[in-house]
Amino acid sequence: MNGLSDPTMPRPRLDPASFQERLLAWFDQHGRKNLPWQQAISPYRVWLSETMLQQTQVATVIPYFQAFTESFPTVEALAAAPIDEVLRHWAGLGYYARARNLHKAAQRIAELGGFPDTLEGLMALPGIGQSTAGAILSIAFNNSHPILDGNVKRVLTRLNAIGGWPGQSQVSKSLWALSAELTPSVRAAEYTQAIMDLGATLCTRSKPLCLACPVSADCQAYRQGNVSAYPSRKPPKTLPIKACFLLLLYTPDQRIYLEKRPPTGIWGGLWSLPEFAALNAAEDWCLSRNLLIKQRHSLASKRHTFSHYHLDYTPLLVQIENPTNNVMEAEQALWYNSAQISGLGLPAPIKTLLQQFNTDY
DNA sequence: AAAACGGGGAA
DNA sequence: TTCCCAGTTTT
Repeated sequence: MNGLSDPTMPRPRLDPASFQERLLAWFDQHGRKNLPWQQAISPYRVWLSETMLQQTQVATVIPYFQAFTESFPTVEALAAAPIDEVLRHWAGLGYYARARNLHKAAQRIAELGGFPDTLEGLMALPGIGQSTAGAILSIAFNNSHPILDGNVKRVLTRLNAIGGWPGQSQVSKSLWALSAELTPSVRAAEYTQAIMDLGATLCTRSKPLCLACPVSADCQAYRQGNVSAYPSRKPPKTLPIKACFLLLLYTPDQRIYLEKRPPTGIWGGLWSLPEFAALNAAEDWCLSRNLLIKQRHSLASKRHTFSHYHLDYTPLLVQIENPTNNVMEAEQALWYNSAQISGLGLPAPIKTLLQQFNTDY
């Protein structure tokens, strides 16, 4: 036990002034200060770089930023440019709605006669939310405003061992509160750059360099030896539900109609029951084959869960009079003796269904 | 193969 | 309010 991970150790109170001091001292010594958007700092250049960096790594952004600012050196130039020209400069960065927002916002800023210098004014522009607005205000205007981009979320969830997915509103709320608490009123611009830098270069998603971190003494996740647990992952989204009818066609002598599934996709190449999206599609299928239906009823629906969706299937039991071979379709279908189902490659839920059918009928 | 990224807009 | 999405890169 190295003491660092002893959960019974009392938590030292996080002191914002001390945190800021160590972070800024680290930034002074190790921070990145030569990135293109850190030169000739202006609201326009900060806004543009923040927008580009939302989705892309620094190294990728640099040439785009340079080409973009060369063609559109000011927000007025951007506003005056045709949208096609703007999109052409964005090509390859993805999220093209952002280029359109950028252009739209530039036109509004031009109409206003300059950049808004308030949170509300900035957030009223398309494509600028609270975090981007905070970055512009702190970096370009040196006003004290918190930000909460992906890097800062990672730093702060680790710092206070804040569990739960940051996209959750309650978690996001505590992160904003912590970000605000830690943002100093002096050196706001440098602080904002510093905490983003820390997240980008030391407090990385994987293999964080905690031994080089200036604030590891404040870091609850580090003390717990649990840094990689933060931030919590986005919960897997609820799976979509697909529904179908499975036709269990059987003869008086207990033979069952099976079809070979196409080689790719779900249950590729396995033998299974004919599958229909709708009841009348199943009926049509029987009618078109001139099957004489002796009796029919459906069983209760069941659910089978795949990695990416739920399949709710309703078995349709249809007994036919004539065990003909006119439903045979080359090598793709067969009548199978229901007492010997184990010899074929059957999907698990189909196998279960057939076993149940065997027992009950 | 899956997660991450910040904001907009649909539900 | 909450949920879902966009495109590309990284893991």
